Amino acid sequence: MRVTDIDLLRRLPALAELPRDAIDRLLDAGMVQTLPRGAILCEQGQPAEYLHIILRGRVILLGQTADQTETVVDLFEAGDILVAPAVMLNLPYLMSARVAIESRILFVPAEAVRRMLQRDAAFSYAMAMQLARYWRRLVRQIKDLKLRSSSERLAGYLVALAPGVDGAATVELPEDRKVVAARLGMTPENLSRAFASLRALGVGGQGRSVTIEDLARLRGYSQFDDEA
Amino acid sequence: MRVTDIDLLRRLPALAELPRDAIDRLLDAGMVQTLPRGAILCEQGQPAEYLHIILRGRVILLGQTADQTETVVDLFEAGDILVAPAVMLNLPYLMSARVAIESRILFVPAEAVRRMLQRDAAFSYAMAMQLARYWRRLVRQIKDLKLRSSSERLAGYLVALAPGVDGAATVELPEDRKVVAARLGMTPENLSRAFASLRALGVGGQGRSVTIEDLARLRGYSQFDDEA
DNA sequence: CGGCTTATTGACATACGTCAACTATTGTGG
DNA sequence: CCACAATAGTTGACGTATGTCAATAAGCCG
Repeated sequence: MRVTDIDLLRRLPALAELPRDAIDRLLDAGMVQTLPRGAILCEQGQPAEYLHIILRGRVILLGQTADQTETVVDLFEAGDILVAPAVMLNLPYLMSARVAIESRILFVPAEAVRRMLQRDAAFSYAMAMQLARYWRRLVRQIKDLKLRSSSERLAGYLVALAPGVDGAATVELPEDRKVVAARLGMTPENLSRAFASLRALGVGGQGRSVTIEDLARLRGYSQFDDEA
Repeated sequence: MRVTDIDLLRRLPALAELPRDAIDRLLDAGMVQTLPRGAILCEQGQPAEYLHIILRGRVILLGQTADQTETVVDLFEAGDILVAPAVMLNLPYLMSARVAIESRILFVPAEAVRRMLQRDAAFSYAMAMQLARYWRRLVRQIKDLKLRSSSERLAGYLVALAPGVDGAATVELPEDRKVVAARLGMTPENLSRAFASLRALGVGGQGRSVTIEDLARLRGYSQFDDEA
């Protein structure tokens, strides 16, 4: 446990509302580790042992079928809280989590999380708010999958990555195209074709760097209606 | 506000942990209405005004695109809490909600909900737990959409509706096939074909009533791995 | 430089959507 | 209670988006 970890934790938006002593208790109960790319934080189907909070880095949330096909449900970054529901409900993990780039992770034992939730009002409030934000992310993804084509999903994803509202922009994909394709619910081949079809709308670039000529135009194509 | 409403509210699993006075405050702050099939509780894109709690009945959560295509994100029943995240975060609704069968609904003004969340530890705890359950529902649906075929999704849906674990069963679809199809992310025509393909696995019936010869067999086909 | 993974492209297969016709089912008013 | 309309569901023919497989090209790293 290092002083910088406390600072990292305090600066996370998800925990910004938490009073200092709640943060201290979290850190006391848990342990912080720096893990390399590829490390597995938890595995789908296993009983929930730890809550994970990302202090720095990025983690991929994976869903798998019985025959080992896997998909990316979401990409989580610094400030995100992983697999809280499994821990809270004391149920098996619904997803696996794999470290994408070297990351600093706080592990909090499940029992301690459940205790804090019951006893610490600020903690359960912060958790409820954070779960509310995640709910919206998941609902958006479901609407995406059911209502939009794969190129529209890509367009929407790029728009969401870009900082501004209109004009030109350059965005960096957080992961390689295989992972992005899975996150968007398509194959890498199809992602390539989606990129190709967006060229007509002024989307270019190569590798992880993507250039967008006109964000407003792309947003229009993507059916982006309800961002908030 | 009737005595029976208080009873209804107390018996909801989502609020079972709430102490009596928190329930009283919820009812004091809100109003209860019985609404007919077709009533709209909230509309996607509108600012969040009320939290809705279903005391009795069923509500369909709909997502829409700009061109009015719509899909069913989920079906909520007695005990479910609607659109809490929009209310909590004071953001526009991501979905619309339409009453499916005559329902008794508690409306709680958004401001009152946010106040209670901050002041009442039991309420924020109950809300966090309920959001944790919803998170898992949504994650399951995303995994379904990304990893399984439409017939597999139907098989899994039927298995989840059935009470037992193996043997024969008869289940009632909660809504007509158009709605079920949208919930499962397919067209009604394709749902028909999915039912037809499941006939080989012992799935029969007509209308809303579906008969299953062997739940274990259907579960095997559906790739049902991680239910909990 | 050579061997790896990753990305693209093409040819092809297939699941699913679309459209249209037909059939069942439900509801309603006489 | 029937007749009829309206709605819901099924089936077939067909189109299309997306997945699959294979070959090639392009980065990346030792």
